[in-house]
Amino acid sequence: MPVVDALGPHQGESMKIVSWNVNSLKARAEHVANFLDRVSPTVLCMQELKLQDDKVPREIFSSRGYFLETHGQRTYNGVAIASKLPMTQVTRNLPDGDEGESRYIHAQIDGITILNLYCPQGRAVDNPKFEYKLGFYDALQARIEKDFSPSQDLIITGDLNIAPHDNDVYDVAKMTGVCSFTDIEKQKFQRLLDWGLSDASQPYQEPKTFTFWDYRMNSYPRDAGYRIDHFLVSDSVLARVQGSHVHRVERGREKASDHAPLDLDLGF
DNA sequence: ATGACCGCCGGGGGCGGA
Repeated sequence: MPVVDALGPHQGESMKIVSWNVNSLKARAEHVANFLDRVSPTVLCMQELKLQDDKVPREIFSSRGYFLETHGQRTYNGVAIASKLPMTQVTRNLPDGDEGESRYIHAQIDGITILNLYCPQGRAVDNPKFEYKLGFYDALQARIEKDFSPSQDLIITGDLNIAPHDNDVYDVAKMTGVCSFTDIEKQKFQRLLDWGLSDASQPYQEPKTFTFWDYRMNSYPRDAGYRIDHFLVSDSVLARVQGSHVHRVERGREKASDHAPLDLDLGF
C-alpha cells in the first residue's frame, strides 16, 4: 500500500494514462471495454463521444472499477475521463473558445491536473472553422496562464488536431500549408510548450509514428497518417515519464476508430 | 490519391471529420 501522507493516499503512484479519440463511444463501446480489460489504464481520456451525457454507456466503466466524468454532446464532439482513482475539481467547457461545443474537460487525479481536449479540426485555412480553431487555442492558452502554472503537475492531452513537425505527417509536400500542418497552428502548439510544457510522447516514438489514419484512400494499410494526438506535460510530470506508445492494433480492428489510443506511462 | 470511408440523424442523403 502507498504511504498516506499530506498529499493524499495515491500521490505519486505509477499510472498509465491513455488518450483515445473513439469516434462515437456508442459505435466503439465493445472496443473500449475490451481495451480496458486488455490494457487496464489508470486513466482513459476519450474524445468524440458523439453522445449526450444520459446516453453514455456508463456500465462499461463502472463495472470495471472506473469513475467516469463526461461532457457529452449529441452527434458531434463530446469528451470524457474515466479513472480508477478519484477525480476532483472537474471542470467542463472553455467559455471563450468552444462556442458551446463539448470539447473541454479537466480533472485533478492523484495530484495531476489533466486537461482532456478535442480541439477543433479547422477544415481549411479559408474556412471559418479555421479561425474557430485558432481561437480555441488562444482561449486554451489564456486558461492555463490564468488558472495553472508550469510548476504544478499538469497534463494537456487529447486530439489536438495539430501535427507539429515534419515527422508527424506521412507526406510533408502534400501537407504543406494544409490545415493541421500550417505555420500558424504550429505556432499555437509551440506557444503551449514555451509556456512550460514538453511533448512527452515524441522522444519515445520513431519518426513517422502516427495516431490518426483517415478512413478513406486506404490510409491505414499504407500508413498514410498524422500524429495529432499528444501529451503535453509540465516538468514535474516529465520527470516521471517512462514511455509513450501508440496502440496501433486498435486501428487495425474491424469497426475501428480512425484514431489509435496513445498512452503515457508515469513512474513513481 | 482528397474522389472512393465512417458515423451521425433519420428514414433519404447531407454533414462533419482531418
